[in-house]
This record gives sequence, C-alpha cells and structure tokens, in this order.
Amino acid sequence: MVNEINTKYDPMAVEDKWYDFWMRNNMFHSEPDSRPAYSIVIPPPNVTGVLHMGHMLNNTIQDVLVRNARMKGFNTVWVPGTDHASIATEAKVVNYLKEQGIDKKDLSRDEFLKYAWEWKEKYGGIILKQLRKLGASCDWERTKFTMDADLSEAVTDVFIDLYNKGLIYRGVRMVNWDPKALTAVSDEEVIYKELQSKLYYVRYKIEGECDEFITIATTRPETILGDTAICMHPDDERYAKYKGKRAIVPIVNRPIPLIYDEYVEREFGTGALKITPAHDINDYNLGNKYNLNSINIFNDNGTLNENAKVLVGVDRFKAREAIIPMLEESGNLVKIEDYTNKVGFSERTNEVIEPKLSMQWFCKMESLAKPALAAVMNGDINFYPEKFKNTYAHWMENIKDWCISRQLWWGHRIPAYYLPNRKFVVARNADEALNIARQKFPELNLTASDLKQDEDVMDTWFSSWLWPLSVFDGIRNPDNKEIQYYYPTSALITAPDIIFFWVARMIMAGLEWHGQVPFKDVYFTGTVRDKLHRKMSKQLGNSPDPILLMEQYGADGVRFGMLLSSPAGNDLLFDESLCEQGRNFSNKLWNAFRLVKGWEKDTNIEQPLHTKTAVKWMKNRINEVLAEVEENFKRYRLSENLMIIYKLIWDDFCSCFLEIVKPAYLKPIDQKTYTEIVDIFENLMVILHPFMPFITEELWHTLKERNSEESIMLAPIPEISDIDPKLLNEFSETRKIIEHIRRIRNEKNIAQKHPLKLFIYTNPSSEKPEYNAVVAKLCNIENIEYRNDNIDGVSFIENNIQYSIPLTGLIDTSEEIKKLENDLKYAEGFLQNVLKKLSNERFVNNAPQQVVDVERKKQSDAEEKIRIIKEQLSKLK
RNA sequence: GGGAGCUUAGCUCAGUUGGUUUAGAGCAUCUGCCUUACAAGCAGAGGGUCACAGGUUCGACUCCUGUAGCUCCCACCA
Repeated sequence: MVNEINTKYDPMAVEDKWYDFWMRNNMFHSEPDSRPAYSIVIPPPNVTGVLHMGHMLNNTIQDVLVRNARMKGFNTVWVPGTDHASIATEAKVVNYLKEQGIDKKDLSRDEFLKYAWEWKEKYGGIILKQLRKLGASCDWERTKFTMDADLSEAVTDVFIDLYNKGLIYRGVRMVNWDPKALTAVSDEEVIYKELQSKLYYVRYKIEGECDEFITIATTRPETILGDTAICMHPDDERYAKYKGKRAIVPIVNRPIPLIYDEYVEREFGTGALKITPAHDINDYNLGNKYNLNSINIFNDNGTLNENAKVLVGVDRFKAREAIIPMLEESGNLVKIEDYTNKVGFSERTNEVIEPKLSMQWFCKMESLAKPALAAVMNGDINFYPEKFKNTYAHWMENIKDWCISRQLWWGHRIPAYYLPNRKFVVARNADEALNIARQKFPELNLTASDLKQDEDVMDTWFSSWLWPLSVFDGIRNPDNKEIQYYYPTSALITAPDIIFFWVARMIMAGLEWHGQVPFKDVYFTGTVRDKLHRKMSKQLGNSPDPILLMEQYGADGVRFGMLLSSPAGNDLLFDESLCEQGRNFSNKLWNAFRLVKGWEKDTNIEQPLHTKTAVKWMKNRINEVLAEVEENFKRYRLSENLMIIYKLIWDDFCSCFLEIVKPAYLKPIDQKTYTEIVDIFENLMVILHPFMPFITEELWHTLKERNSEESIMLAPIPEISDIDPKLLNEFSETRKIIEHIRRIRNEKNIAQKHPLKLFIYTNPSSEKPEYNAVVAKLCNIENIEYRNDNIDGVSFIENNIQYSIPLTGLIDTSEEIKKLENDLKYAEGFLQNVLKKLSNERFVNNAPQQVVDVERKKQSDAEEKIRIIKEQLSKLK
C-alpha cells in the first residue's frame, strides 16, 4: 500500500547498494569480443588529488557517454587511472617528510623514492575511490598508474625511439626555472600574470667621461649586477655619440660595451636597454648575437651568488628592494615609476619563474606536429566545440621544442648513461647501456660502475601523452588484441586548458607510435565557476565539497545539477539550487513510482477510452524524444538531452499521462493499462539511466520482477518505432483545450471537484470522442454537448472552434467583452502583418510557393478567427 | 600587440542551410490551491523593440560591415 513507502526519496539508502551490486556482478568490466567497441580513457587525475567540482563535471560526462554506449549495445570500456604528477607529488612528499623532521637533502635518491612510493600507496588515488560515489562505471580491474612498470617501460621505449630518430637532443638553453621546485619547466607550465610593479630608471656612467650618463629603464634592478652590455637603437641620435665607448655598471663598477640593435624600441623608457644575458631570454639572444659575456648571478633557489659581488645570499626579491638605497647612494637612481607588466609564474608552485641557462633535454616537435595538425583539420578528429580547432592550429603551427627534463626524483628517469669520456649512451637499462657503450668504445674497457645514469626525470606529460596507447600496452606490444580492439578510443573528455599539454601531444604520440589518432572526438568541458562567475578555488573557498554535496542531494541529484547547465565548452556556473532541482526530480520519480505501485489491479475492468488515448500518445511522445536524444548524443548536447528527458518525465508522464490514467480514489485499475504503464515507466527509466544511474536502477528493479543479476545498465535503449505526427498534434491541441478550461476554473475560482459542462460549437460529425474523454477526465467535465445556438457561458476559441463552459451567475459580461476585444485586437494586428506581406508583389513572386501558401493559410485562419470573435461579441452585446 | 568567441526574458541558455501563426526552455517571480503520488508538490499567469548603428534581401535573431561591452587563447617590449 502507498502509505508504507516514504514520500521522500532517500538516495543514501539506495546508491551504495547499487554500486556494490554493479561491482559484485563485474558489470563495468570489458574484454574484447565480437561486438563493436566503445572506449574512453579517463584523463588521469593527479595521484595527489582529491575530488573537486571540475572532476565531478568531467567524470559525470564520461559516465553518461559510457553508460549510453553500453546500453546501445557497444562493448564499452572506461579505463581509470592516475597520473604521477612529478612536481606536485614530489612537493607533497617533501612537505610530508618535513613534517616528520626529514629533510630531502639528507636522503639518497633511493631513500626518497621509497618514501614517495609509501606515500603514494597510502594517500594516492583518493579520487578514484571518490568517483565510485558518483557512480562512475569505470573498469576498475584496468586501473593504471603512469609509473606502473609496464607504462614506465613504454615511456623509456618512446624516449629511446625518439632519440634514435634524432628528435631528442641535449643542450644548454635558456629555460624556465622554478626556484622553489628547483627544476626546469616547459613553456606551457608558465602562467603569465599581470602585476603592479615599478619601472626603475638607472643611469650608467660613460667610461672616460666625467659627467656623461646613459639612463636605462628596468623592472629588475637586481639584475644590474649581471649586466654585460647596454643596447640602443642604431638610428637613435641621442646615443649615437657614444659609439665605441663603454659604460660602467653601478655598484660593481664593471665596464661593459655599448651595442646597437634594432631590437630596442626607441619609444620605450629611455630607449636604452640593459643587457643581462644570463637572466632574460631576449638579452640571451642579443648576447649570442654580439658575443657578450654571460654572468649568472643567481643560485638555483633564487638567491644571489658570488658573481653578484654584493648582496650575496640574498633572495632576488629582497635584493630588488635592497639595491635601491645602494643605487641612490651612488647617485645612479634617476626615478621610479609605477608600471604594469606580465610576470611568469610556475603552474605548479606559483613561484616566479626565473629564466635560466641550463643543460636540459629537448624534444623536437615540428615533424611530430605536422600530421597531428592535419588530423584535426581534416576531420579525423572532431573537436566539440569546434572553436578549439583554431587554438589548436595556431599552437601547432608555431610549435617549439619541448623541454622534457626535470630536476626531480619522482618520475621516469632519463635513460641516458654517461661514460667517463663525457659521452653518453641511451638504453633501456644499465646492462643494455653497458653493452652499447662497450661496442661503441671497446678501448675503454668499461665496467658497470663506469656508467652513470642521468639524474633527471622526464616531464610528467611525457608519460601522459602515451596514455591512450599505454593503458592497452600499445607501445610495447602494438599488435596485441586489446589495442587492436579498443584503439582508437571513442571520445576524450577534458578541459581546454590542457589542450597543448595533453590533447595535442596525445594526437602526436598516437600517430607516431600507432599510425592512428588516439580518439575520434574530443569534448571540451567548461570551467566550473560559482554563480558570480569566479573560478572555483581553495583560496576563495567557493568550491563545495563534492562528497558533502552527494550526501545532501544524492549522486543522481548532483549529476543532474552538473549536467543540466553545461553545454560543451561553456563554463558551468555552479549553483547548489541545480542539485536541489536534481534531488526534486528524483523525488518526483519516486512519487510517481509510489502512485503506480499503490494501485490495485483488476482483470475484469475494461480499459477506458481516455486511457487508451493516453497510452497511445505517451508511446509516441517517447519515440519522439528518443529520436531527439539520439541526435543530441551525436552532437554531445548532453544538457539538452537531460532537459528533454526531464520534461518528458515530469510534464508529459507525470503531469499529464499519469493524471489521465489514474483511477478514481480507491478504485482499482484495469490490468491492461497497468501493464502498459509499467512498461512505459520502465522505458523512461532506461532512457534516463545514463544521467541518473542509481534511482533508475532502483525503480527499474522494483517496477517488475527481475533476476538477481539483471541490471538496467545492460538493458537496451528502446528502438525508435514509427511516430504518428497527426496523433501528437491532436493531442497537443487537446492539452490546449484543457489549459483553457483550467484557466477558467482558476479565474472563476471553481474547485476541481466541482464538475462542469462543456459546449462545443461545431458540427457533431467532427466529434473526436477519444480526445473528449481525455478532456473530461482531466477537467472533471460531466457532460460535453455539441451545439450551434447562442454562446452560453465563458467561452474560448481553440483552433478556430468555439467552446464554452456554461456558468450561470458567474459570468461578467463586460469582462468577457473586454477579453474578446483584446483577442480581436491581436488577431487583427496579426492579420495586418500577413496582409502586408501578401500584398507585396515581390514577396508573392519571389518567395517559394510553400512559404506563400503558409502566409495564405495564416490569412484565412486569422480571418476566420476574427469572424468568430466578432460574431461572439455581437451576441454578447 | 595579434587571434578566437560571446552579447536573445531577472538568471542560465536553445534557436539547425534566412520564411511554420508578430521569439522558446529551465530556474526565478506573481496568483490560487495542504485536490485522495509528490508543498522537494499541483494549476494558472506575467515577462524579450533578439547589445547598438548601418547594409544585403520580397523577408533578418539568423548573412555582411562598423561601434560598444565581456570572455578566452597566443606573443620576449625592458
């Protein structure tokens, strides 16, 4: 009986149960077979990470796609895993050790790595556990980690392959140095931010002149100590007279040459530029061009070293402050101006990047980029939304070499081994390296202890770019069954901020090592923001805890909230009220279920006419929506899909369909209808399941008797059968009539339980009893009469047929007249418009016949409507 | 400094190659209802000169040009 079931749906009681059920029955697992494959690899979250709203969005979308594909009959795999995230993880481990009183500097590499692995085992992969709460249908048996032995081997293989192809080289270059993490980072890992800073004007004395100076402008006065030239524009007359002379660096009194190059903007500052080749990329280039000395004044940690001569050991920012009084004292400071400039920050540590000259490993990208660019441009890979094609193309066309070495311990170590003669060999391991070295240099009589492996590890992305290949062992065993079956993957769901880091490089890797793109479609999600459009961040504290959210609204509710407002590529303005809407929807489903379950069945009752009509209509509506859903899935319009399913269930199924078929209070329902309702309900749950997996599974199981191993997640999405547009049309007209009557009830304050009569002013031969029955049921109409006499009661017009509700004593004639006059005004205005078009000869002559016909139809309809209104008005008056 | 995108109801967004009753949805708002599944609900209502200015066209939310505002990406101006 209804009363026994709680009126509120409780997701907590349901969700864990079904996730366990799916796991117990191994329903997420996939093995290659004869069915078509649908595969997605998760963008591996950092092993250090905890679930945030961005993951929620990203993984909800993946789960919807995967569950949809599974129910469409694909052999579906969603491969989960984590990324070792070398800088972030190493920083976490270093901090963790510090808390235990252990300093990384006191540890050997092996000791540190032992702690790091321990840490990883203990704290790593929290996200993957949290994703289960969300309902993620990942194939957990396949969980991978980018530093697993097999994946690491693939990384080494790829490095060696690139090295042998001549695409990896080692060299001294200006790199982005992170003084906190003590490592180089790639260009992509530098984030430029605008800062309020100062522009310092400093004058340099001309050597041999008693009162001649050149004033330069700089934002970094501390680097004066590393200056090795001053540069001016060759055509700048102000400075022409100093040609051939030297300037004296303030404070350290070092003479430096004056050079002239067109690089300098004459209009900026004073038109004179100090050159510090060791600490600025542009200065470095000029230094190369003019063969300048390079004085490195910084230690790796950003403090000044002995080369600076003064302020040795002082941090660069402290030094910037400290040098000002020194310049003042020496009479070299001219003025200080406010200035806004862009400063590069390390993506991982948020430390100001220091350009630094150092020996690093690089990967040449041009030849890898070419086919990868083509793959996106020619449609082998589709981007959703498409606009990211432009961004991608621009980067690919201007690609630079990739600095792949990092001065860290946590990561894949560079497989290069140095020999006593300062040469090196590249090999899979120490033994192989020794063999190669011996062959190359037999005269050296090398032993294992002569070889020393490079200390650096590789950029994290150097393993991530292989992810779609390496999770299926496609690098080491390119012909294996799994890679052949699951690769290329079907779709990649990711955020646009890693399009260069990851997406572009995966495409290159896929083409380079497997000759095929890694995925067919890339769906870029937006950024999750709060309602004030601010990015969610820890500092702002505007990011809700996803786990708490799921406890509050249910995973289904939160999924609903995430999905409902996240068209591809658009930012998602997260608002808890969306989750509330999701929870309310769950509750609606729950109560619809309670209603249906509470009915008593009777096999002896005939199916009423209104019910028969409703069932036919509902089936058609479902088909109509199914067709739209399928189309939307192709275009990754998931929020649209959820919305139309939401409306199908709430408006059509609950508010309309169930209200029609509902038996009178405490009366039984006929068995035929009941069976049909349960079938329809079941279908709706199947359609909704990819979006809200838990409640749909719960209701699907309770609606009908099921085997203990059956699951909605393996139920096929219904096939689309024929749609009857005429029926759908007539039904929606019927709903309009219902609305008219309800409005009249509302206006006249007539309770639903008070039965009404309905008069229809048309020929009885056009009667449609099946629809009249529906109107009667929903509006509590006790009698429908066809008439052609004077209008009696409150009237309305629908599809140019007049209806009225006879209501003696409740009619306000002047009110009725006013309403009709308004209608008339609208209809006449409308007709005016149509006539204006039709009287335009050029329209009639040029527009397609079909468009003109539509206008003619509009005209006759409007005229008929006007006629009816006028007639009615005259009767009333 | 380049490039891309956006601007439609209070908010968030749809609007397919220009034409289907002088623009649609969800939420929010307002009105009336504790009606026998659901007040996390039911029924109904109001709300937009489609950023602005031109142009093309028989016809423009839709195409073109310009203007303004916002967002993102790229770039070594000290």
